[in-house]
Amino acid sequence: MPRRTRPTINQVAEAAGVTKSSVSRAFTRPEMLSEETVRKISAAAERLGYVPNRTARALSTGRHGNIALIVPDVANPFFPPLIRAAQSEADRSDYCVFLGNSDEMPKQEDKLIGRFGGQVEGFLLVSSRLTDEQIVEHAARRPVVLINRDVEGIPRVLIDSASGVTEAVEHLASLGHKKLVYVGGPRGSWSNKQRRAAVRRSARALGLEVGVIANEYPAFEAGRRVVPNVLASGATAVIAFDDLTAQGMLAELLDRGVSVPEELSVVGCDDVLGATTYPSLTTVSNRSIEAGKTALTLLVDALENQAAPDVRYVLNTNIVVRNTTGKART
Amino acid sequence: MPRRTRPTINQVAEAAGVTKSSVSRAFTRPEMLSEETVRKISAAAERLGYVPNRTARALSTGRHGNIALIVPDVANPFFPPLIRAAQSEADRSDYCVFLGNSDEMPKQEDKLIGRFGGQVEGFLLVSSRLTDEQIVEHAARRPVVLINRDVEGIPRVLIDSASGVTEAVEHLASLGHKKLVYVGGPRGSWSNKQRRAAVRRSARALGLEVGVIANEYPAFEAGRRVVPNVLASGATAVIAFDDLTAQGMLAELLDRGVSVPEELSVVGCDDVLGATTYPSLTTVSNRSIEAGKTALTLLVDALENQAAPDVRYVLNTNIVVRNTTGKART
DNA sequence: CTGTTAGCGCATTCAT
DNA sequence: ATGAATGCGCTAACAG
Repeated sequence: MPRRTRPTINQVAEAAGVTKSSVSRAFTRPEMLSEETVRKISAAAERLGYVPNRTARALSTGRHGNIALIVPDVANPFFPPLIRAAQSEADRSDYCVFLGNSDEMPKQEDKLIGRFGGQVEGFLLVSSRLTDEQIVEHAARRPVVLINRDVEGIPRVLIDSASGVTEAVEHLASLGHKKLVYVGGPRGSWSNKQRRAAVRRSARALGLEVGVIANEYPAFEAGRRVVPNVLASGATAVIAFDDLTAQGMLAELLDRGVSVPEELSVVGCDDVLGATTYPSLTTVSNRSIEAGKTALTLLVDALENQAAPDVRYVLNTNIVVRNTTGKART
Repeated sequence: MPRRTRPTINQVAEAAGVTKSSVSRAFTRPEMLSEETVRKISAAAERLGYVPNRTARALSTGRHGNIALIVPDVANPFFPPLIRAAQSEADRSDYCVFLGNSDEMPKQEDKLIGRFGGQVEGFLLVSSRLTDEQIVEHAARRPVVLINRDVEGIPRVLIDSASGVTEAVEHLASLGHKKLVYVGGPRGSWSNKQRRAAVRRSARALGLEVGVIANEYPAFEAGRRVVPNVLASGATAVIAFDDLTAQGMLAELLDRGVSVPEELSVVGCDDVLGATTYPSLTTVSNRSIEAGKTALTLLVDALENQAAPDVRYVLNTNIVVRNTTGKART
């Protein structure tokens, strides 16, 4: 039965017949020691099962090798692949990552940042619901990298869904649609603003009529609830803030006997469902994995080089045509 | 522009005209101080924006208020809801949670545990791929709670998919199926063993013939790849380790022109896809949210009370009949 | 190359 | 009720 308290640097030192300085060096800057000594120490450490105490190390160096990743909703399928990508990138650089879930609430997000504050070197804020001012303030304290949030002066990775949304509108126009609606997402969402603007802009350019329907929480059930409004709008095509919302709409439309795409064309956004809906959903591609990986690399860079470059990394998207879009009903 | 280094206990002490001992007490055991002093200190702390340094506190007390949550694959839809539930439960008790992704690899899982080791008070291991011995060893060092892993002596929450799987087999039998196959999951997975055993046991009890097809990584593509073997087996129904695998099979079957459920009945497991596949998938319910919440409560209990009760918390499941199961072809 | 010394920021005896 | 002193485990000058 192993003891509950882990061996310390001192025990290793004693076991190896050196002082703790040497043990410390063996783990941080082995090139300063003779190979012989390093070997001795490694052997002793191995034998005792010694692992450096990160907390103690952090107190001494001010660096704990931790970063915090905060997302609005872990369970929203848009985020897990991004989280996973960020994780494995962090792993490569030996960082541990705290995960925070803001539940789409600015207050909760702020609270989490405070709680993590003391023990992380930097933050990766995904689709942050904070205000620009709050973000700037936090960024003044320690490095922050943003995903899908465009704040001047703060390194950010933006998935430009506008490009894909524009393609979607063009696609619908080419199918003969004259009137469409956009079903929105969270108020504080940068992606939502961007998508809504892209729909409006491209629709106007093509001479289409466009309405907007508000919808705060992006989820299956919310998609169902919004259907009556969509139907009442008289539009022949709808673009939803995300796939989840679109999926909910699809289910509700099926229940109401409204056939897709014959009576109504539906376009999602983020391509998180793949071809798994029925009919398979026409949507806008997402590049969340690249975004997660890139953002984390940016953050690590900022941490290692002390400098946070003012990068604005944009990832374009495309429309993915599947089977929920078709010719406009006449 | 706020300074980048946070104020320390000493600065607060000086500002308040007391020693750091008093400041420390003001934050941990204010009842030991006069109200007057506490007020003075609080005011000074407030003014300076002082927040206790968790790292320093941890080094001194051995308690950092962090826990680690390790899952095989964040991007597997089974886990996010569980993670979310565990998160919010941790939040209620003011714990920060590290998230680790083992990529289904025991070695990676072990590495993560080591890396977190120094800075967490306990672990929540979900669907751990480690050996019993490894788990016991880690549990000897600090509190561990398991989800979907049944190791004697270690607090664990088990989602009993056997009950649901058994119902599934009975369901298939009642539809006239005589021969079925089980498409497996990860080798180290407790759930996989449990499901496979349940299929065999109940099939035998009902006089059905049953084959097993191995399949290491539970994912959409793996589901597609396994289809030829399933078809070759001559079975009229298949039960898959999880919904993802089943979904991949559905896609491949569609591509091959094999109609479901007319020619082949398909049952998934975990109900992570809801009714979103086509045809909508018959599956076994999951209770991952309750599992996450319960496990985290158990862990916090173990941390606060020093004692890890040997609980074995079992959550039963049921079959959810949708549209991928039908009468056996004749 | 390696040992000695002094903290990092805080909690916690032990005094007073 | 409060102050002084010690140590948590480790890194980082500073010597030699």
